[in-house]
Amino acid sequence: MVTIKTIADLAGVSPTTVSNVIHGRTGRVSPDTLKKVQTILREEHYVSNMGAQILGRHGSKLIALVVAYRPYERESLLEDPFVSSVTASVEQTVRENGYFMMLYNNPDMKECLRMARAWNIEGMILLGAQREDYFMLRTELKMPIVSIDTCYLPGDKNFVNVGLCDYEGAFEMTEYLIHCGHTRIGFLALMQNTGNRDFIYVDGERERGYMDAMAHHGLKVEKEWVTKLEFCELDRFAQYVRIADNGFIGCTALFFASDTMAIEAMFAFYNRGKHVPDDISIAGFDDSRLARRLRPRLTTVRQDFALKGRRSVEELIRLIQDSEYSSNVLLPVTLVKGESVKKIK
Amino acid sequence: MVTIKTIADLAGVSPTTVSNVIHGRTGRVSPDTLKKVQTILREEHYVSNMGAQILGRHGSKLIALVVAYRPYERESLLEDPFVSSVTASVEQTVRENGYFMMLYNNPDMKECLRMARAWNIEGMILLGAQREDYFMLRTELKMPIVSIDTCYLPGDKNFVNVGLCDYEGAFEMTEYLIHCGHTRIGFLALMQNTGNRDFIYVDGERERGYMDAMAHHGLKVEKEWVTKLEFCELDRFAQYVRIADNGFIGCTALFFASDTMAIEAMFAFYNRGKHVPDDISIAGFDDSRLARRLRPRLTTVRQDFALKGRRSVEELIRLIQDSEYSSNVLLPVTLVKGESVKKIK
DNA sequence: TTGTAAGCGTTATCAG
DNA sequence: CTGATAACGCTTACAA
Repeated sequence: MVTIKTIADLAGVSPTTVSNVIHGRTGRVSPDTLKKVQTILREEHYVSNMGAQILGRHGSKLIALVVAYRPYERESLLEDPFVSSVTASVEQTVRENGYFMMLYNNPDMKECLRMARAWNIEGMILLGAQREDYFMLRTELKMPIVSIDTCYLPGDKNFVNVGLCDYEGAFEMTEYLIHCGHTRIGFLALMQNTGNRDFIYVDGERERGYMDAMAHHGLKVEKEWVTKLEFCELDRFAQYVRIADNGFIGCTALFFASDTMAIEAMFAFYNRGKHVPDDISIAGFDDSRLARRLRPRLTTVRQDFALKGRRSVEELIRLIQDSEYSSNVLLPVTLVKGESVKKIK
Repeated sequence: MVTIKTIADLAGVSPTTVSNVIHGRTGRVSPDTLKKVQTILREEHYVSNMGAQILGRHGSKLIALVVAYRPYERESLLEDPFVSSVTASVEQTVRENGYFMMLYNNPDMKECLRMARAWNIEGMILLGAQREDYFMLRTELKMPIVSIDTCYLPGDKNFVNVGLCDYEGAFEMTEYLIHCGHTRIGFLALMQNTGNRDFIYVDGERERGYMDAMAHHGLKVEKEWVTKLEFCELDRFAQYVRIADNGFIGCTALFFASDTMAIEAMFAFYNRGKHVPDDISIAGFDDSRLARRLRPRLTTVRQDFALKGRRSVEELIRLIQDSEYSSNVLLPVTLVKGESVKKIK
C-alpha cells in the first residue's frame, strides 16, 4: 500500500511535507520539493486512506443517502422511479463535489443513527422521513441533514428541506380541469400504511390544493370523490375496477396524486372497456418517464426529479459550510396538457 | 463521542477488556465484567468507529456497488428499472449481512480503482463492465469482485459472475414463436455505443439463442431481420415508425432483446395505427414491472432482478471467505406467454 | 522551509 | 482473567 510515508521516503522528505503538498499548502514548501513530491505522488498513484482521514478528524468525505420510506409489498422502494431518479442525481452530485455516497435504505431511525455515528458521515440526505424523524436525527447527531419532500409545520425552525410546490401544482391542475368544463372532479391518493395522517407525505398538500381550487370556483366536493387508494397493488386494481363499474364515483375527471396510480388506473379502466379520455378524463402528478412515453399523453404536473436530488446535495453542502443555514426550498412545477383530459361542452 | 475508552473508564476496566467483550471473546473475560461492560455498552449506545476499524486492518465492512454502464442521453443509468432493482436488492442483502454499501456510478475504471483503495473496501459488485475491466480491477486490487451480466470467453479462469441463461431463454422464446406458426421472425437489440462488438453485453448471447433456434428449425434468417436499434431514444422511435411503415421488415413476429424496447415499439406501432398482436406479434425479454402491468400482456422471458442482486452479494461473501472461489452462476429464466403474440394458421 | 511527535479509536501481542 | 503498548495512516502544533 502506498502511504504518505512511502512517498516521503521516495522523495527524501518528511511525511509533513508530503501532507502539505497534498493539501496545496504551497506556502510551506519550496517550489523544488513541491514539484518533486507531486511527481512521485502521481507516479505512485497515491490515494489517501479514508480510514485515517476519518480518524484524523479531517472529515470523512462521506454523505449518506438515507431512504426511510417503509417498504410496501415485497418490492423495495429503491425501485420506485422517483426514488431511483433522486438516488441517481444525488450520487452524481455528491461525486462531482468530491464526496462519496453511502446508500442506506432503512426506515429504522435507530439504525440510521448507528450508521451515521459509525462512519462519521459529514452529512445526510433524508428521503421519505417525517419531520419528527428529521428533528430527532439532527438533535442526536448534531450533523447537517437535508430532507427531501418532508412536510413541516408552520412553527418549525432550523431545518433544510427540498420540496415542491405541491399545493400550487394541484391547485393549478384542478383549475385547468375546471376550465376544461369539468365540475365533478375526483381526487385519489395513496393512503398511509402507518395510519396517523390521512394521506401520505406530500399528498396531503396536493389534496389541499385540490380542495381550495374547487372551493375557489364554488364547486362542492362530494365525500366519495376524495378517495384513499389501497397500499397493496392488487387491492388497488380491484378498487379501480369498482370505480370504473360504478360510473367513476359520479365524476367526469379523476385527478390522481401520482402518475403511477393514474397510469395503473388507465390500464385497469381499459380492461373494463372504458377508454381515456372518451369515458373518463384522467390527470396525474409528477410527469414520470413512463407518462411521457405513454399514449394518450397523460395530463399531469411536471416536477424535475433530477433537480430535486441535485439541489438537495447543494443545500447540504451549504449546510456543511454554515451550520446555521436554514431553508425550505420549494421547486417549481409545470402543467403538462396531454390528451388524457377531454374538454367537455 | 462514545469510544472504547469511555466505556472502559465507566466500567473501570481497560480498553482491551472492552474490546474483548465487544468481540465475544468470552473466554478471556470473567462473567461479572462481561455483564457489567455489556450493560454499559448498551446504555451508552456504543458504536464502533469505522475509521479506526479500517485503519486497524480489521475490515472496512464496506462493499461497493460499481455501476459502470456508460450513460446514454441525459438520464443516468441508475434510473433504469433493471439497475435500480439490482441496486435495491444488493443494498438490502449487503445490509442484512452486516456490511455497508457504497454506491459508485462511474464508467471510469481508474476512478473506481482510487475509490476502492481509498476506502479499503472488502469487495465489489461490478455492474455493466466488460471482462477486460473485471480482470484489470482484480489484478490491480487483489480484492474479491463479482460481476453481474458480464460476458466471458471460453478460456477465462478465476472470475465470479452472476448472469442469466440468456442463450437458453432466447432459444426457447424463438422456438415458442415458431410453434405459434411464425416463420418470419425478427430480432432487435440495442447497438453498442462504444462500437467494438455487435450487440451490447448480454444481447449477443440472446442473438445467438435466436439464430440457433431458427437454424434448428430449418428457418432462414434474412439479413434485415436482425436489427440494431439506435442508442438515442428519439432515433429509436423514428426507427420503429420506419419498421411499421415498411411492413415490419417482412416479419410476422418481432423478438426484442429487452422489454423496454418491446414496449416502446408497441406504443410507436399503435401511433401508426398498427395493433399488437393483430398486425404484428411482439415478444420481449426480462418481464419488467411495466411489462407485467401492460395490456396486451407482453410475451417475454422472465428473469428475477432481485435474485440477481441478492445472489451476487452471496457470491461475493463466499469469495471474501475463500479467495480461490471461482464461479459463473447462470440464473434460470421462464417463458411468459402473453397476448402480444398471436398464433397464426 | 522542513521535520518531530502526539493524537485520532481500535485491535493484537504479549506480559502480568 | 486483565492490562499496557505498539501499530494502522494521516494531520497538526510546535520545534528546528
